[in-house]
Amino acid sequence: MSDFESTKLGVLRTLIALTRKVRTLFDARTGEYGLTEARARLLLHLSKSGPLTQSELAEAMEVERPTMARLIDGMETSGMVRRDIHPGDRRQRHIHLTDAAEGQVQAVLKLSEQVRADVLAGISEEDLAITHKVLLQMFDNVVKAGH
Amino acid sequence: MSDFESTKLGVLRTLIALTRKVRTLFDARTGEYGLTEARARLLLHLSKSGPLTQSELAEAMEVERPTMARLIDGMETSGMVRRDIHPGDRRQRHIHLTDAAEGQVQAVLKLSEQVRADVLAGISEEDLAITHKVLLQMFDNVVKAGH
DNA sequence: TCCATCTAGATAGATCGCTAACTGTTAGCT
DNA sequence: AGCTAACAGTTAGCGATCTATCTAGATGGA
Repeated sequence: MSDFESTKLGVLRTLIALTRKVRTLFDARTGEYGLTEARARLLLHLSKSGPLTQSELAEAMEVERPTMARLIDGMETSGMVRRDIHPGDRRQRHIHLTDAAEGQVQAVLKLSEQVRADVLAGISEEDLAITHKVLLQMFDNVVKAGH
Repeated sequence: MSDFESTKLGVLRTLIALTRKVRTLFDARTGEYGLTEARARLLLHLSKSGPLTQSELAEAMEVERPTMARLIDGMETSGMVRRDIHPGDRRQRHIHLTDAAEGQVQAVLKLSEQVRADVLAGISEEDLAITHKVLLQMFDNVVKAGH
Protein backbone atom coordinates (compact mmCIF):
# COMPACT_ATOMS: atom_id res chain seq x y z
CA MET A 1 0.00 0.00 0.00
CA SER A 2 1.33 3.45 -0.86
CA ASP A 3 1.83 6.13 1.74
CA PHE A 4 -1.07 7.96 0.20
CA GLU A 5 -3.32 4.97 0.75
CA SER A 6 -2.33 4.55 4.36
CA THR A 7 -2.81 8.25 4.98
CA LYS A 8 -6.31 7.98 3.61
CA LEU A 9 -7.00 5.11 5.97
CA GLY A 10 -5.69 6.94 8.98
CA VAL A 11 -6.69 10.53 8.62
CA LEU A 12 -10.38 10.10 9.44
CA ARG A 13 -9.58 7.93 12.38
CA THR A 14 -7.09 10.50 13.67
CA LEU A 15 -9.69 13.18 13.16
CA ILE A 16 -12.23 11.38 15.30
CA ALA A 17 -9.80 10.47 18.05
CA LEU A 18 -8.37 13.98 18.16
CA THR A 19 -11.79 15.56 18.50
CA ARG A 20 -12.57 13.36 21.48
CA LYS A 21 -9.27 14.21 23.12
CA VAL A 22 -9.68 17.94 22.56
CA ARG A 23 -13.11 17.80 24.13
CA THR A 24 -11.97 15.91 27.20
CA LEU A 25 -9.02 18.27 27.63
CA PHE A 26 -11.41 21.19 27.46
CA ASP A 27 -13.79 19.54 29.89
CA ALA A 28 -10.99 18.91 32.34
CA ARG A 29 -9.78 22.51 32.21
CA THR A 30 -13.19 24.14 32.38
CA GLY A 31 -14.59 21.77 34.97
CA GLU A 32 -13.98 24.21 37.80
CA TYR A 33 -16.34 26.70 36.17
CA GLY A 34 -19.10 24.11 35.83
CA LEU A 35 -18.43 24.22 32.12
CA THR A 36 -17.86 21.74 29.35
CA GLU A 37 -16.52 22.27 25.88
CA ALA A 38 -19.99 22.74 24.42
CA ARG A 39 -21.07 25.14 27.16
CA ALA A 40 -17.91 27.18 26.91
CA ARG A 41 -18.38 27.52 23.19
CA LEU A 42 -21.96 28.69 23.64
CA LEU A 43 -20.89 31.13 26.34
CA LEU A 44 -18.26 32.67 24.11
CA HIS A 45 -20.54 32.73 21.12
CA LEU A 46 -23.30 34.52 22.99
CA SER A 47 -20.88 37.02 24.46
CA LYS A 48 -19.82 37.99 20.96
CA SER A 49 -23.13 37.80 19.13
CA GLY A 50 -25.50 39.08 21.78
CA PRO A 51 -28.92 37.49 22.31
CA LEU A 52 -30.12 35.11 19.60
CA THR A 53 -32.95 32.61 19.23
CA GLN A 54 -32.30 28.93 19.79
CA SER A 55 -32.56 28.19 16.09
CA GLU A 56 -30.11 30.93 15.23
CA LEU A 57 -27.66 29.60 17.80
CA ALA A 58 -28.08 26.05 16.54
CA GLU A 59 -27.33 27.13 13.01
CA ALA A 60 -24.39 29.30 14.01
CA MET A 61 -22.82 26.54 16.07
CA GLU A 62 -23.68 23.86 13.54
CA VAL A 63 -25.67 21.56 15.78
CA GLU A 64 -29.29 20.46 15.53
CA ARG A 65 -32.01 22.32 17.38
CA PRO A 66 -32.70 19.67 20.05
CA THR A 67 -28.99 19.62 20.85
CA MET A 68 -29.04 23.35 21.36
CA ALA A 69 -32.24 23.11 23.40
CA ARG A 70 -30.65 20.65 25.81
CA LEU A 71 -27.46 22.63 26.04
CA ILE A 72 -29.51 25.69 26.96
CA ASP A 73 -31.55 23.63 29.44
CA GLY A 74 -28.42 22.76 31.33
CA MET A 75 -26.99 26.25 31.29
CA GLU A 76 -30.33 27.70 32.34
CA THR A 77 -30.42 25.31 35.28
CA SER A 78 -26.96 26.36 36.37
CA GLY A 79 -27.92 30.00 35.97
CA MET A 80 -25.74 30.95 33.03
CA VAL A 81 -28.39 31.83 30.47
CA ARG A 82 -31.95 33.16 30.48
CA ARG A 83 -34.77 32.42 28.03
CA ASP A 84 -36.71 35.57 27.16
CA ILE A 85 -39.91 35.21 25.18
CA HIS A 86 -40.00 37.54 22.22
CA PRO A 87 -42.94 39.93 22.58
CA GLY A 88 -43.73 39.93 18.86
CA ASP A 89 -43.54 36.16 18.36
CA ARG A 90 -44.29 34.00 21.34
CA ARG A 91 -42.69 30.96 19.73
CA GLN A 92 -39.26 32.49 19.96
CA ARG A 93 -36.98 32.42 22.99
CA HIS A 94 -34.17 34.93 22.97
CA ILE A 95 -31.21 33.55 24.86
CA HIS A 96 -29.31 35.97 27.08
CA LEU A 97 -26.24 35.49 29.19
CA THR A 98 -26.85 36.20 32.86
CA ASP A 99 -24.67 38.70 34.70
CA ALA A 100 -22.90 35.85 36.43
CA ALA A 101 -22.02 34.32 33.08
CA GLU A 102 -20.90 37.66 31.66
CA GLY A 103 -18.48 37.86 34.53
CA GLN A 104 -16.94 34.55 33.53
CA VAL A 105 -16.42 35.41 29.89
CA GLN A 106 -12.95 36.84 30.27
CA ALA A 107 -11.69 33.91 32.28
CA VAL A 108 -13.16 31.37 29.88
CA LEU A 109 -11.81 33.27 26.90
CA LYS A 110 -8.36 33.12 28.41
CA LEU A 111 -8.72 29.45 29.23
CA SER A 112 -9.97 28.60 25.77
CA GLU A 113 -7.11 30.49 24.18
CA GLN A 114 -4.72 28.53 26.34
CA VAL A 115 -6.20 25.24 25.18
CA ARG A 116 -6.02 26.40 21.61
CA ALA A 117 -2.41 27.41 22.03
CA ASP A 118 -1.57 24.06 23.61
CA VAL A 119 -3.25 22.12 20.82
CA LEU A 120 -1.67 24.15 18.04
CA ALA A 121 1.81 24.29 19.54
CA GLY A 122 4.64 23.78 17.09
CA ILE A 123 2.47 23.88 13.98
CA SER A 124 3.57 26.23 11.25
CA GLU A 125 1.33 28.88 9.81
CA GLU A 126 1.50 27.30 6.37
CA ASP A 127 0.62 23.81 7.55
CA LEU A 128 -2.21 25.08 9.67
CA ALA A 129 -3.65 27.06 6.79
CA ILE A 130 -3.54 23.99 4.56
CA THR A 131 -5.13 21.89 7.27
CA HIS A 132 -7.94 24.34 7.72
CA LYS A 133 -8.53 24.47 3.99
CA VAL A 134 -8.61 20.67 3.82
CA LEU A 135 -11.00 20.35 6.76
CA LEU A 136 -13.34 22.87 5.19
CA GLN A 137 -13.21 20.94 1.94
CA MET A 138 -14.03 17.73 3.79
CA PHE A 139 -16.89 19.44 5.55
CA ASP A 140 -18.27 20.58 2.23
CA ASN A 141 -17.85 17.09 0.81
CA VAL A 142 -19.76 15.56 3.69
CA VAL A 143 -22.58 18.04 3.41
CA LYS A 144 -22.86 17.27 -0.31
CA ALA A 145 -22.66 13.51 0.25
CA GLY A 146 -25.40 13.72 2.84
CA HIS A 147 -28.09 14.41 0.29
CA MET B 1 -6.62 40.17 13.18
CA SER B 2 -4.21 38.37 10.86
CA ASP B 3 -5.24 35.46 8.68
CA PHE B 4 -3.15 33.25 10.90
CA GLU B 5 -5.08 34.36 13.96
CA SER B 6 -8.45 33.74 12.37
CA THR B 7 -7.33 30.33 11.14
CA LYS B 8 -6.35 29.43 14.68
CA LEU B 9 -9.80 30.45 15.86
CA GLY B 10 -11.61 28.43 13.24
CA VAL B 11 -9.67 25.26 12.79
CA LEU B 12 -10.70 23.58 16.04
CA ARG B 13 -14.30 24.51 15.50
CA THR B 14 -14.19 23.10 11.99
CA LEU B 15 -12.59 19.97 13.35
CA ILE B 16 -15.38 19.38 15.83
CA ALA B 17 -18.18 20.11 13.40
CA LEU B 18 -16.61 17.94 10.72
CA THR B 19 -16.26 14.98 13.04
CA ARG B 20 -19.94 15.15 13.92
CA LYS B 21 -20.91 15.34 10.28
CA VAL B 22 -18.70 12.43 9.28
CA ARG B 23 -20.19 10.29 11.99
CA THR B 24 -23.76 11.07 11.04
CA LEU B 25 -22.99 10.42 7.37
CA PHE B 26 -21.54 7.07 8.30
CA ASP B 27 -24.51 6.28 10.50
CA ALA B 28 -26.92 7.12 7.72
CA ARG B 29 -25.11 4.91 5.22
CA THR B 30 -24.61 1.94 7.51
CA GLY B 31 -28.03 2.14 9.11
CA GLU B 32 -29.44 -0.61 6.89
CA TYR B 33 -26.90 -3.04 8.33
CA GLY B 34 -27.86 -2.19 11.89
CA LEU B 35 -24.50 -0.51 12.14
CA THR B 36 -23.17 2.82 13.29
CA GLU B 37 -19.80 4.40 12.74
CA ALA B 38 -18.41 2.91 15.95
CA ARG B 39 -19.80 -0.56 15.27
CA ALA B 40 -18.55 -0.56 11.70
CA ARG B 41 -15.10 0.40 12.87
CA LEU B 42 -15.05 -2.42 15.41
CA LEU B 43 -16.33 -4.87 12.82
CA LEU B 44 -13.58 -3.96 10.39
CA HIS B 45 -10.94 -3.93 13.06
CA LEU B 46 -11.85 -7.39 14.30
CA SER B 47 -11.96 -8.77 10.80
CA LYS B 48 -8.38 -7.66 10.29
CA SER B 49 -6.93 -8.38 13.71
CA GLY B 50 -8.75 -11.54 14.62
CA PRO B 51 -10.04 -12.13 18.17
CA LEU B 52 -8.72 -9.76 20.83
CA THR B 53 -9.59 -8.99 24.43
CA GLN B 54 -11.75 -6.01 25.28
CA SER B 55 -8.81 -4.09 26.67
CA GLU B 56 -6.76 -4.73 23.57
CA LEU B 57 -9.61 -3.55 21.40
CA ALA B 58 -10.11 -0.45 23.53
CA GLU B 59 -6.47 0.46 23.24
CA ALA B 60 -6.32 -0.25 19.52
CA MET B 61 -9.38 1.86 18.81
CA GLU B 62 -8.37 4.55 21.29
CA VAL B 63 -11.46 4.51 23.48
CA GLU B 64 -11.80 3.74 27.16
CA ARG B 65 -12.65 0.25 28.37
CA PRO B 66 -16.23 0.96 29.45
CA THR B 67 -16.92 2.48 26.05
CA MET B 68 -15.66 -0.67 24.38
CA ALA B 69 -17.63 -2.84 26.79
CA ARG B 70 -20.89 -1.17 25.88
CA LEU B 71 -20.11 -1.24 22.19
CA ILE B 72 -19.58 -4.98 22.49
CA ASP B 73 -22.77 -5.31 24.55
CA GLY B 74 -24.78 -3.87 21.71
CA MET B 75 -23.11 -5.91 19.02
CA GLU B 76 -23.45 -9.05 21.09
CA THR B 77 -27.16 -8.40 21.46
CA SER B 78 -27.56 -7.97 17.72
CA GLY B 79 -25.56 -11.13 17.17
CA MET B 80 -22.47 -9.68 15.55
CA VAL B 81 -19.86 -10.65 18.13
CA ARG B 82 -19.33 -13.38 20.70
CA ARG B 83 -17.54 -13.19 24.07
CA ASP B 84 -15.36 -16.23 24.68
CA ILE B 85 -13.82 -16.65 28.11
CA HIS B 86 -10.14 -17.38 27.87
CA PRO B 87 -9.42 -20.81 29.37
CA GLY B 88 -6.11 -19.74 30.87
CA ASP B 89 -7.32 -16.46 32.39
CA ARG B 90 -10.92 -16.24 33.39
CA ARG B 91 -10.78 -12.45 33.56
CA GLN B 92 -10.35 -12.16 29.83
CA ARG B 93 -13.06 -12.24 27.18
CA HIS B 94 -11.87 -12.87 23.68
CA ILE B 95 -14.13 -11.13 21.22
CA HIS B 96 -14.94 -13.01 18.01
CA LEU B 97 -16.99 -12.00 15.01
CA THR B 98 -19.95 -14.28 14.40
CA ASP B 99 -20.39 -15.92 11.01
CA ALA B 100 -23.19 -13.50 10.23
CA ALA B 101 -20.89 -10.57 10.89
CA GLU B 102 -18.06 -12.11 8.86
CA GLY B 103 -20.46 -12.22 5.96
CA GLN B 104 -21.05 -8.50 6.21
CA VAL B 105 -17.41 -7.50 6.27
CA GLN B 106 -16.97 -7.11 2.54
CA ALA B 107 -20.08 -4.98 2.17
CA VAL B 108 -19.14 -2.76 5.09
CA LEU B 109 -15.60 -2.45 3.84
CA LYS B 110 -16.89 -1.27 0.52
CA LEU B 111 -19.30 1.13 2.15
CA SER B 112 -16.66 2.56 4.43
CA GLU B 113 -14.29 3.07 1.52
CA GLN B 114 -17.04 4.88 -0.30
CA VAL B 115 -17.58 7.22 2.64
CA ARG B 116 -13.86 7.81 2.86
CA ALA B 117 -13.68 8.55 -0.84
CA ASP B 118 -16.61 10.94 -0.59
CA VAL B 119 -15.08 12.80 2.32
CA LEU B 120 -11.64 13.04 0.76
CA ALA B 121 -12.83 13.96 -2.72
CA GLY B 122 -10.82 16.65 -4.44
CA ILE B 123 -8.06 16.80 -1.86
CA SER B 124 -4.53 16.51 -3.14
CA GLU B 125 -2.10 13.93 -1.87
CA GLU B 126 0.24 16.64 -0.60
CA ASP B 127 -2.42 18.53 1.29
CA LEU B 128 -3.81 15.37 2.81
CA ALA B 129 -0.37 14.29 3.98
CA ILE B 130 0.20 17.66 5.60
CA THR B 131 -3.19 17.53 7.21
CA HIS B 132 -2.55 14.12 8.64
CA LYS B 133 0.80 15.23 9.99
CA VAL B 134 -0.78 18.28 11.60
CA LEU B 135 -3.60 16.25 13.16
CA LEU B 136 -1.11 13.80 14.61
CA GLN B 137 0.89 16.70 16.01
CA MET B 138 -2.25 18.11 17.58
CA PHE B 139 -3.10 14.73 19.03
CA ASP B 140 0.33 14.52 20.56
CA ASN B 141 0.01 18.05 21.92
CA VAL B 142 -3.30 17.23 23.56
CA VAL B 143 -1.95 14.07 25.14
CA LYS B 144 0.98 16.04 26.54
CA ALA B 145 -1.25 18.90 27.74
CA GLY B 146 -3.49 16.42 29.49
CA HIS B 147 -0.92 15.60 32.16
C1' DT C 1 -63.02 33.74 8.72
C1' DC C 2 -61.07 29.23 8.68
C1' DC C 3 -58.24 25.60 7.61
C1' DA C 4 -53.67 24.09 5.98
C1' DT C 5 -49.00 24.83 6.30
C1' DC C 6 -44.88 26.47 8.17
C1' DT C 7 -41.88 27.69 12.13
C1' DA C 8 -39.90 27.55 17.08
C1' DG C 9 -39.21 24.90 20.59
C1' DA C 10 -39.76 20.77 23.63
C1' DT C 11 -39.75 15.82 24.42
C1' DA C 12 -38.57 10.89 23.78
C1' DG C 13 -35.32 7.52 22.78
C1' DA C 14 -30.96 5.91 20.94
C1' DT C 15 -25.72 5.92 20.51
C1' DC C 16 -21.26 6.99 22.07
C1' DG C 17 -17.98 9.16 24.81
C1' DC C 18 -15.99 9.98 29.55
C1' DT C 19 -14.76 9.20 34.86
C1' DA C 20 -15.38 6.84 39.19
C1' DA C 21 -16.09 3.02 41.71
C1' DC C 22 -17.07 -1.92 42.14
C1' DT C 23 -16.36 -7.29 41.50
C1' DG C 24 -13.75 -11.05 40.42
C1' DT C 25 -9.26 -13.08 39.06
C1' DT C 26 -4.37 -13.44 38.75
C1' DA C 27 0.30 -12.67 40.10
C1' DG C 28 3.90 -11.61 43.20
C1' DC C 29 6.14 -11.22 47.41
C1' DT C 30 6.93 -12.38 52.18
C1' DA D 1 -0.15 -20.06 52.61
C1' DG D 2 -1.68 -15.63 52.66
C1' DC D 3 -1.78 -10.78 51.85
C1' DT D 4 -1.37 -7.11 48.57
C1' DA D 5 -1.19 -5.18 44.19
C1' DA D 6 -2.41 -5.22 39.52
C1' DC D 7 -5.52 -6.31 35.89
C1' DA D 8 -10.12 -7.35 33.14
C1' DG D 9 -14.47 -6.27 32.92
C1' DT D 10 -18.93 -4.25 34.61
C1' DT D 11 -22.00 -0.83 36.49
C1' DA D 12 -23.58 3.79 37.45
C1' DG D 13 -24.04 8.34 36.17
C1' DC D 14 -23.38 12.30 33.23
C1' DG D 15 -22.82 15.07 28.77
C1' DA D 16 -23.43 15.70 23.83
C1' DT D 17 -25.10 14.33 19.70
C1' DC D 18 -28.59 12.63 16.44
C1' DT D 19 -33.57 11.54 14.41
C1' DA D 20 -38.44 11.43 14.98
C1' DT D 21 -42.37 13.31 16.81
C1' DC D 22 -45.32 16.47 19.38
C1' DT D 23 -47.30 21.20 20.87
C1' DA D 24 -47.97 25.95 20.32
C1' DG D 25 -48.03 29.87 17.63
C1' DA D 26 -47.81 32.46 13.16
C1' DT D 27 -48.99 32.90 8.27
C1' DG D 28 -51.44 32.70 4.08
C1' DG D 29 -54.85 31.41 0.74
C1' DA D 30 -59.76 29.95 -0.22
